[in-house]
Amino acid sequence: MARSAVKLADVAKAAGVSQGTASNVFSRPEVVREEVRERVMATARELGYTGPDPKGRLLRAGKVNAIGVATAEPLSYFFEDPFARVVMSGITEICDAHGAGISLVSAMNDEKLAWNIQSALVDGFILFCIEGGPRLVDLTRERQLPFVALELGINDPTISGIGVDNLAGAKQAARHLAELGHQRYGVLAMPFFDNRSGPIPFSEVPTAIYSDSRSRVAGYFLVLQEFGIDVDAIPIYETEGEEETARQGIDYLMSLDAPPTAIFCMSDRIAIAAIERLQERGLRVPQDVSVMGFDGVPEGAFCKPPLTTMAQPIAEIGRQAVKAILEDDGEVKRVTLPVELIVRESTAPPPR
Amino acid sequence: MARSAVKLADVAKAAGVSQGTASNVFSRPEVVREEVRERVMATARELGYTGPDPKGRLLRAGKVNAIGVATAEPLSYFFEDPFARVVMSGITEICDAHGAGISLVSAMNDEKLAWNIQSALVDGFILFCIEGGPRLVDLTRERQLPFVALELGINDPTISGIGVDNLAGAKQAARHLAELGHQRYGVLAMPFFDNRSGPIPFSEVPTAIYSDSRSRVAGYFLVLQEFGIDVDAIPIYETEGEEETARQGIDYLMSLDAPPTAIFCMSDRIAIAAIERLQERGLRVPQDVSVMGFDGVPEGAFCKPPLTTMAQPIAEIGRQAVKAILEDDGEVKRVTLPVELIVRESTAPPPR
DNA sequence: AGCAGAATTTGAACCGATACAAAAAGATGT
DNA sequence: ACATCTTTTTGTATCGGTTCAAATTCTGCT
Repeated sequence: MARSAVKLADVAKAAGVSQGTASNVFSRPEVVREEVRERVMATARELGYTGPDPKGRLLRAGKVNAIGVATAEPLSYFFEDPFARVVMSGITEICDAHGAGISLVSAMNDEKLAWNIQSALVDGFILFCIEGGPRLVDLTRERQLPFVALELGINDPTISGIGVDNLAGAKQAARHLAELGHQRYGVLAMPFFDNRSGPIPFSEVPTAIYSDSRSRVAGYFLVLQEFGIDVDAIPIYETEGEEETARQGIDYLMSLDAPPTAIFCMSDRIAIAAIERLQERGLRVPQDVSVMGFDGVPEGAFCKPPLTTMAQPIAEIGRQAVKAILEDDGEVKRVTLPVELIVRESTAPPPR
Repeated sequence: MARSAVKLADVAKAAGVSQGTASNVFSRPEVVREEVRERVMATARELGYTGPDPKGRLLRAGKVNAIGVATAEPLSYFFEDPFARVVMSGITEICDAHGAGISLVSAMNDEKLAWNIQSALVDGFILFCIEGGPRLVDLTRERQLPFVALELGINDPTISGIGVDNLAGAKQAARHLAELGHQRYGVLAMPFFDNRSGPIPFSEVPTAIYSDSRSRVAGYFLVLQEFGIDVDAIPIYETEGEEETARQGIDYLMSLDAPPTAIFCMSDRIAIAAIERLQERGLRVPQDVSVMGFDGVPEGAFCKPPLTTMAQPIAEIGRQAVKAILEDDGEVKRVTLPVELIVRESTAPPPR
């Protein structure tokens, strides 16, 4: 910056060559005669010129060689949320392989978010569409760069997106618990709407703005119904996807007249908090209550008891997302990945 | 990109104003007459122009408004290593507050690393100086941008750096174990050199290229000596800072004729792996062997038993680093943060 | 020496904006 | 109507490179 005002043109002049040649010395050394190349290099060294400034190149080249990863959450989300971290691992893997950089984009408020998305120096975006997802998509569309949405709730067929088969996953989860013989269920849901939590009647679920949560409830209930369960009586508690409301959800569910013996949690993070809360309340998992997660984050394997869950191919989601950006051909690309039941120790037949 | 070839100049021409005015419409709307502003905006909308391209602005402005975080490890390091994650939280916190973006920079091989550092679009760098630290510093210095090193090993007084008081920390750790009455110690060290692990004689420690590891050994031994321990007899095992070599270290230490009753681990990550391995070998922590960590990562509080450790103010390291970049005044800025002993349950008096 | 073809080098256009001095237009006062 | 301020608008230089057609210099050969 201030330290070096030397630019390519200065070097060229000092070395007595045209700017074009000087440029070639750095970006295509093989085309310039060795003698000239050495002279230019020497002059550059003398002048303290350390090579072309990427800012200049960028403008001409048009490509930044970096992809933006954006969310409406604070930046720390990427390093703290277990799911996000595994997705990021997948993203970094492909970026590393392509030599592409990663820019993290987020913002505290809407205005800043808009600005940050508008001005991020990237070739494309990967969107973590959680809370505030639709807004994030709109903002990014404005930018007219390739982007792909990680469908952590949203499911808009007009844009590229990577998601999982929520319905199939939820059905499989339900089948597992139903086959264990449970009769009384509860659901600790991911958000259906923004900024709210609490019990929610089944009848309101179809109006949810987050389709993943909707599909999962649908999947659970479809199978449960097949098993002859009265799904209308199953209590659903909407969390905000984090620990605090998950705990409140447990308190709510377990204080009902006929508390559930099996609980569907729509994320492992919720499930782990749920287990903790159940244990605090003196209940044993899985002997008294079975807990089923969703996501398959690494933490699930290490909690006590290890969590039974529907595992998403989380890292693969990240990989596919990067590929969708890097190999963007202007087409809308939609990928649905399978989920897999991982039975560990948080589920068992109902008590008695 | 390909989708919109419309540029500011086109809008200006179409709206019948000068490019200067068009620019003002977007960046300083208050100076242009409302009527004109609306006309330009309308034209822009018609043409599908969504606002100034940051690439152009960048060149003119010189500032990118993003800081680069670089390491010689793969990019996934930022999302997987517990220490790095907490540092990143601190970094993101300040970046969020300043509206600055974050670019992650790394590379598989040296050549790529050099290129990525040369071409990263950032205003400054924060360097995670672990393995390959000195090289990373050299590469970054070339770039002639402000940078600050996180002294995870290196300690070069000519560059800005954020570190902790390793010597004081190590001394305090040693005092804790010595006061519990331990007589036989072992050390599971962070790397002294690149790409090696295994037992290492005390006499070689002073030649280590990573000064943190050196200081810590010095601190341990200084205090132990005060307590009348024969420090020359203390076995030191150099790990590569991860689980595998840490486990091998335990196997080595515990197979000695007089295995230690207390083990200094130079990181919590090593300590946690060590505890696991000890337990696999049928030893109880802390009844049979005491384990002392270093770092204070969150995981330490949740492992069994909870880890006694020397806690660094990890997030603060990140915060200070960003501040050093953002408030760069060309001065070398060196910060040494204190560490704090956190006694949990992995240390106890020696058996018998 | 003369010439075709290959290897280098040049020069200017261009990438997409912002900034700023100077010009033009408008407002105010007498 | 005229001089004096203000407010807007214009034109153009600049940021720091890359690119590419055209010009120049080298080769090897006859």
